[in-house]
Amino acid sequence: MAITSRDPLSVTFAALADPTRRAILSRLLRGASTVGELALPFLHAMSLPAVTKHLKVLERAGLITKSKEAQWRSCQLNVPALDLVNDWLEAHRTSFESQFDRLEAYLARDKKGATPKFPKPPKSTKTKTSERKRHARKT
Amino acid sequence: MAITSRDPLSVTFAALADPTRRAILSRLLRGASTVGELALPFLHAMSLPAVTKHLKVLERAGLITKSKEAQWRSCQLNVPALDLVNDWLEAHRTSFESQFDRLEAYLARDKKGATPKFPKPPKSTKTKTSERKRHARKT
DNA sequence: TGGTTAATTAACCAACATGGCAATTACCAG
DNA sequence: CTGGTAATTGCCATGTTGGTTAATTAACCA
Repeated sequence: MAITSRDPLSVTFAALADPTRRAILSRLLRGASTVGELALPFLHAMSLPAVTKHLKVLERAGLITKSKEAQWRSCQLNVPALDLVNDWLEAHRTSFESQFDRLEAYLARDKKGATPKFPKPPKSTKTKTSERKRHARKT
Repeated sequence: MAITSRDPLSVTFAALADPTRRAILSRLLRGASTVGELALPFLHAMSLPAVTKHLKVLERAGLITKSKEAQWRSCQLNVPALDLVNDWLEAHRTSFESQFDRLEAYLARDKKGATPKFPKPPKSTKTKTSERKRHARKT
């Protein structure tokens, strides 16, 4: 299970796309904790193995690290893993002028002399069915 | 398809957990665009309907908005939708002392007089199979 | 050695996500 | 009205996710 082989950013985003997992991370903010402790708030809603799996997803995304001590596994937050997400986010929240600028740029597109009602009627979709990968149905 | 009925933050994270969708958002950074234009860079790898579906995921996450103009749909980035993600991220990147502080807190736990080798042997798992929700399989 | 506790693994299942192709809708141009 | 172009919708196949229970591993305790 667990996200298999996608790019790291996708793996991280996917790991964060679950309220249980986010709650676990939030809890870990207040210090490392064992699996049992972490699971406690969720045992009314799901079993221990389910929590184990969530932890594994977080671990594969690099968001936590586990260490073994006697029969307990201590889980610890790995905050730097969030940098990847932060970088992407910052790029998309700041690297552009403003909503208005973009709207203007958009409205200005047809002003420079092409189609009357709509901008750039896309330069033909001739790349159409050229050589697509075809989704391997193995039937 | 498309993420159904989870909480908004999960929906947004899930929408971002796909490289195609992130690429679409990045492209939209440079201005609004029609579905056809947006699809162009991906047509070597997937069909138009597939792109349409990705756009729907982004739309349901509030990350883009679509408007109809003649037979073209213009897609526009909705940056404020990223605030939700940003807030969560900031909370988890800053609202805690530092890796070292947390490690110390962790190591200090058993110092204050309980079990010899390991901290807080969790106060019994007696909430075990009490009354779990049982995974609402709607049959 | 045997029992208990912590956590994981295994096998299974339902629901969902993502892709494909074909058909359809929606709009414009003659 | 017909044809063409843009995009969506419907249905289907497949893989992944998130949960279950039962069994297992690992470590401590007596």
